[in-house]
Amino acid sequence: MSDRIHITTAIFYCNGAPHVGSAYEALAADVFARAMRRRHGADRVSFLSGTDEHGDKIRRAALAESLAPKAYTDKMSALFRDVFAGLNTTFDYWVRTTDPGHEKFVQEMLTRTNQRGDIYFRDYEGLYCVDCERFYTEKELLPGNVCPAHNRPVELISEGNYFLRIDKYREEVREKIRSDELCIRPERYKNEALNMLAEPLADLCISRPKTRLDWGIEIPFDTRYVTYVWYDAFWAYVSAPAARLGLDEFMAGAWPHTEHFIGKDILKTHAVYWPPILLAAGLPLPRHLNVHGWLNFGGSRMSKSSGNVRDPLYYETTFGPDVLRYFVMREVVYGLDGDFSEERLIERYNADLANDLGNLTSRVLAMVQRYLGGVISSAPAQENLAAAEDKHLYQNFRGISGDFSQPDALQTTVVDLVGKLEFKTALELLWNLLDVANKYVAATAPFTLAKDPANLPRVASILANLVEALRVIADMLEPFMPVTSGKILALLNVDAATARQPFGAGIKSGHKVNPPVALFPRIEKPKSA
RNA sequence: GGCGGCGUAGCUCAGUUGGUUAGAGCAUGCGGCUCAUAUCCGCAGUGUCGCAGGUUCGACUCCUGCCGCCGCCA
Repeated sequence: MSDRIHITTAIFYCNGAPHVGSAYEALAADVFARAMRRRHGADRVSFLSGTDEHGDKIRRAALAESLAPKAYTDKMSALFRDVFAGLNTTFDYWVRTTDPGHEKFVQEMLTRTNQRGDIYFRDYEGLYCVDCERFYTEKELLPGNVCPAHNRPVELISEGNYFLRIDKYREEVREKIRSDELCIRPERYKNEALNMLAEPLADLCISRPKTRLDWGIEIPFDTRYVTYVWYDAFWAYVSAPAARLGLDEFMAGAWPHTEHFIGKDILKTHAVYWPPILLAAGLPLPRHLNVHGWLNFGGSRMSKSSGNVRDPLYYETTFGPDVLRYFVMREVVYGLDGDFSEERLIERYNADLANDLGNLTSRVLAMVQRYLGGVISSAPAQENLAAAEDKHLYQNFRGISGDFSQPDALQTTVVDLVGKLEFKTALELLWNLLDVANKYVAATAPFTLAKDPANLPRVASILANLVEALRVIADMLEPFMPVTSGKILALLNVDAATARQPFGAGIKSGHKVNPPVALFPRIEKPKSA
């Protein structure tokens, strides 16, 4: 099944509550997953997320709350899962790195890699930052041997550890990235990754002695050690599907078509370390690293310390479902940093959701009720209808780029844009169609025609066209705004099969629709100016 | 220090291989409609396209230098 596809978010390190930045990644991946289900079929897409629960930072976060590590991560993992569920993400797998199945899988990979010969043991002395959970060279440190990331002194530690050969695979990985066999996008991050691979790399220390850290997965061939948290977490992308399908089948099927969604802060781990980890285990590489930027909050980086983080569900409960989703997909260019603010979100809400999408739905359904008693007594337009307005509407909804030979060209275009991570462009295209529909109302003025009963057939055909237009928009909106899409389709009273039809092939004469409801009530600006 | 990116209307940004009066949305002003969530439609704008040179018949688009902001690597 070569067209199977595996989609992942990063495995979230759950030493703090999820924020809008984590939500952004999950939402982008979810929009992508939903679009890919449309292209390939739901049973050919798997979508995976989960929590990374080992390591010293977790152990200490648990300690701070007087909890055992596992009790702490039980709580945190559930919190992440519930927040993402509240955002209507559609994960097929929710992996926890403390799942017994995952731990067993990581041990299998360690054994396998060790047998293949790319793990070795040596004594190591180095300067270690507990916050980073990594060793530093003196050149990397600030004066006084201070960690540049945490601004605190590092410790000199001497111990034996297991290492994975990384540099051995450097040229191979570099070539795969250069040739786009492992495609990193947007391209600027590909260049950065190639840059990182240009110089010799130190091998990766993959163990921690239990004497220093016991909150981890035990190394099967030396029980005095646990694995380093990164090595453990990467395998979360693989362990659950491998358990369900069998490793060989998963590797032969979906895995080479994996789409990783990651933040730019973990590009290096995914471009430099993850590929050798796979290659050393004799496994193929994923297809894409889809790297996104950061979401800034009112100009400054979102962070717990600056106090500008909010629970993502706050936006869900305050503004309604899909609003946060719409905002981040419409406003942020994937790959670049984006600016998030509640003011901006309200602007978008009023301009795009209330005035355009909500109001068009409302006015069309109101007219159907008032003039037709709720029943569409006509069929929507076809290409060769005489009225210029009808033809224009038809062409816009059916013939993107003037290609009328493909009835679902519009659908394909939207899905393709999502496939290229052009979420914003896809939404702009849909909003352009809302514009076309509003202009159609102005040009045909059914509310004026309706004053004369003799015009009723024409009024009916105009409204049939508009209901059809709404139907097509609602359907294509589904990956971006699943709840709203469902609401509009319910108002239009169309079933799932009808919803997917190209323009002109959906609503039939005699179809009954429901009265309007305000989908997105306008938000009045606060008095303070 | 090395590599790379960015700087376009009040705001957020588009501008494909250089080609006619530089675009969109939001915000602003004026006009129109009234089915609709005071929504919708039309019109009007404003820009030394960071600065200075260069290549060219012609550059926002290519080259050089400078200023400012940023990312990655060291």
